This record gives sequence, C-alpha cells and structure tokens, in this order.
Amino acid sequence: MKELSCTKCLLKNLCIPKHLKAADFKEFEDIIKHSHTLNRGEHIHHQDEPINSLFIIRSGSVKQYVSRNNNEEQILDFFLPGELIGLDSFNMPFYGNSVIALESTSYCTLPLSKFKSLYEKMPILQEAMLNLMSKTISSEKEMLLSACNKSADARFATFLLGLSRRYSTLGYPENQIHLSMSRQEMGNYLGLTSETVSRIITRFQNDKLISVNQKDINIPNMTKFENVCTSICH
Amino acid sequence: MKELSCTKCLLKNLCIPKHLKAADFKEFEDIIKHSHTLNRGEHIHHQDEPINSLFIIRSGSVKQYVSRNNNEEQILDFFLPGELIGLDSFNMPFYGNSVIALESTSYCTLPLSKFKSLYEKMPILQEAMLNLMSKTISSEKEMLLSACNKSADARFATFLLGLSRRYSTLGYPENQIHLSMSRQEMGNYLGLTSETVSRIITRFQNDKLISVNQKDINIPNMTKFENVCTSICH
DNA sequence: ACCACAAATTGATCTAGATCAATTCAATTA
DNA sequence: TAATTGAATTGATCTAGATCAATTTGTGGT
Repeated sequence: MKELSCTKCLLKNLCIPKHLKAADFKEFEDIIKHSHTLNRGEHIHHQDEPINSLFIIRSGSVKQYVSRNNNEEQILDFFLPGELIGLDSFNMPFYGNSVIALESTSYCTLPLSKFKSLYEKMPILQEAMLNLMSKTISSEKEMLLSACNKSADARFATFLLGLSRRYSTLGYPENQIHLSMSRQEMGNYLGLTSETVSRIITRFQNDKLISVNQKDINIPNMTKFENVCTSICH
Repeated sequence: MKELSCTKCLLKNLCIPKHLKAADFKEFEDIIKHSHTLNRGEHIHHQDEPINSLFIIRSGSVKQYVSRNNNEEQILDFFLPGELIGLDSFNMPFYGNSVIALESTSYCTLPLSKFKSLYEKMPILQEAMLNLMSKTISSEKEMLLSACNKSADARFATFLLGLSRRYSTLGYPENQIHLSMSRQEMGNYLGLTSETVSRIITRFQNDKLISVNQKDINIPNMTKFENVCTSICH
C-alpha cells in the first residue's frame, strides 16, 4: 500500500474532498486509507462479510455483483475512478454484494465508523452525501425505467453513452471508450445475452455509429450517436 | 387542512418521528404541515415545479410517474401510508416527476429548508435518513435485477408480496391486499402490458395461489405463495 | 511458436410476452 | 333501469431477443 495523500491525488477535484474546506479536508485525509491495489479478479469485499468501510476507486474499474443460488452472478453496477462504493450499505451488518476488479485497480478505504463521526460534524459532507444518494436514487429509477421499456439497442446505446460521459468527466476523450468488461458482463448488467450484445455491436458498426477494435470503442460522430440514442430511447 | 399532530398520528411509530427523542420529536412536529387531503386524480406535485418539500403519505396511496415526449406516462413508484416521498430530489431544483393520488389520500408536508436545518443538528435524523436512502438504493438495485432477469410471473408475484409486506407493517392482514391501481398501472410499473398482467392474475387464480375480487386480492396460503415466489424468482 | 482455453461472432430456431382485436364486466350518470 | 364509458378479460397472431450450436478469434502459459 503506497501512502498517497488526497492532496496529491489526481482525483481530488472529482472525489468527496472536492466538497470540503481546508480544515475539513485535512481531517478527511487523515481517516481515509489510500491506494490499496488489486489485480484483475481480486475482490474489494465479498458478499456476507461484515460491513466496515466505504470504498472509492482511484484507478482501474470494478464490478459489483450478487451471487445467486446456483452461483450464477448478477452484475449490479460498474465503478470507475472517483466513484464511491457502498451507498447501499449504511443500514446493513453485512455486504449484500461482492466487488471485484475488472483490471488492475487501486482504491481508497473509508472506515464507516470514522466516516460517521466526520459526517455528524460536517454539514458540507452531509449535503454532499444527501445529494449523491439522491442522484443515485434517481439514476437508478432512470435505469429501471430503461430496463423495462427500452429495446436492447436503446439500452446498450444508453450504457455506452453513460460510460462515455463518466470517462469524459475524468478527462478522457468522450468519443474513445475502453471497455474493461466482457460482452457477457455488459449483457448480464443490461439484462441481455452476450450474443445479443455482440449482434448489436456489429450492427452499430455497420451503421457507422461506432467503430470497434476488441474492447476499444470509438464514436466517430458524437452528436449523431447522441441523437440516435435519444431517438431510439424514445 | 385538519391540524393533526404527530403525537396523535396513528403512524407515529412507523414514520420519521419514530427515530426521534422527546425534544427532537417536538421540534420535528412543529415544522411539519399535517394532513392535506386529496381526491383521486389530484396531484401532490408536478414534474418541473420547483422543489420545496418532502412529503409523507398519511392515508390512501399515490403513484409517482414521469411524462415522456408523447405524454405517455411511466410509473416509477407507488407510495403507501408512512412512506417518504422525495429522496430523489435533494440535488435538483425541480421535481423530476409527478405524484398523483390513486384514491382519497392525505399527506404531510415537510419543507425542505426546515428539514435541512433540523438534519444538521440531529444525528439521529441523519442516521435514519442515511439508512432509509441506503435501503432505497439497495431495493432499487433489487428491482432492477428483477426487471432484467425475472419472468413476468415472478415480477408480478414479487410485486404482490412487496405490497403484502408493506401493508402488513401498517397493521393490515398480510394475506388481504387491496390494489388501489389498475392492471394497466401495475403493468406500466412492472414493464408489462395490462393484458399480460390480467393473464397472470387469471392463471394465479386457476392455480389457487390467489383469489380475486376486482381490486381485492386474497392469498389463501401465504407460505405457499412465498415459496412459489422464491421458486419462480430463482 | 504452439497449445489450450476462453471470448466473440454468426447462424438457425424457439418462445415469452407484445400487439391487435373482440367481448364482457362494472361503475356512473341520467 | 337504461345508456355510456372505461377497465378487464380472452383469443389470435407477431416479434425481439433467448437459446442452441458451430466456428472463429484472441490470449496466456509453457
């Protein structure tokens, strides 16, 4: 574990600290544990382990999933750098899901007990958390809506656009997306089979909406893609 | 508007005040506006109006929905007595959806500005809200998962079981459910057509899983129903 | 450079649930 | 009590996407 600080972190303007004033920032920096690293396939936490921390992705990416009866998995979410994991674990004694690295990944750990005591005395942090949770709740509603009512094409396009936007807030070019997950994982997340995802990708490619090289997707005309997106997504 | 108090409210042990100690309870009671009443079809708030309050259903029920382009609606949620509306509106200037009464309904209003100042100084309220939002986030994830992967039967069964549980925490018998929404509204919410919902209901009835009289559903054997539920929902 | 194994693509079918259409039923009003 | 209207049911088809199956392509290990 490298001892990096929030002060030196490239994500400091995207992550929780961005909300905090100097004094609070210092205190926050003291309780967070910086930069654990993982290889692909290693877990941040497992389902049914006792909950003790929140996590923030620093680099790389992870998937959050639950295992069902017959150890088939259902993917709930993907997390990219700067994103906070654990908003769904404040009211539970054990993690309801597992989080595993999709590639080489580093992350910070935020012990829940310490976080809660900070929370009590930092109105700004409270505001930030309420906003974040609120946003999460509405975007999940949005997803839900999309899952029920959109075509496979629309769902996949929305997913891509979402990734593009998230990466672009990180400073990456918005038309260049590297997929750290497999076709089957995207399908699982979107409620589609890997075959369907594959077919959609080839079709989008034929229609010159995207160009694909393995896990790298290029969107040659962003406005066009967005328009198609909004048109097929109603 | 009748001036009822939390003290006298039948829901006081289910609603936010249940978390508060005497002094806080008093203060909370002072900022909440009690018991507005609505007839079926009247709104609590409309999409795109400025956000100023949270709401708690006191009696009756409502649906939360968004209107799309071609003024078709998509139902996001139903709310029953004791349930808090507005967890998704902390970070927005305008309501992203509308809420309309499905039957004669009364509700309380919790001005957001006043709520926030209470929030800052009541750690117990903070704890309660984090838990509530956290629970909402995980149950939405659960819904999402179910929407993508479960059969129509399973989704409908899960929906019924959910209603049964919510009504039973209110003290109603868990095997007797009154549906305040139409088949088409259930379908809309679940991502199914009203025809499909209707067919599922007749089939469940033939299989003696439920008995139906219009909008009243009876579950003769709760354990059996729960078992079927868990078996068809994987 | 070769082998073994996993991921991706592509094709051929199958099916759950949508769509379209026709009654039937229930509630409300006159 | 009849008439009107919207909801619910039921039946007949259609289709998006699943499933099954066969290659092809890519990747990591020796």
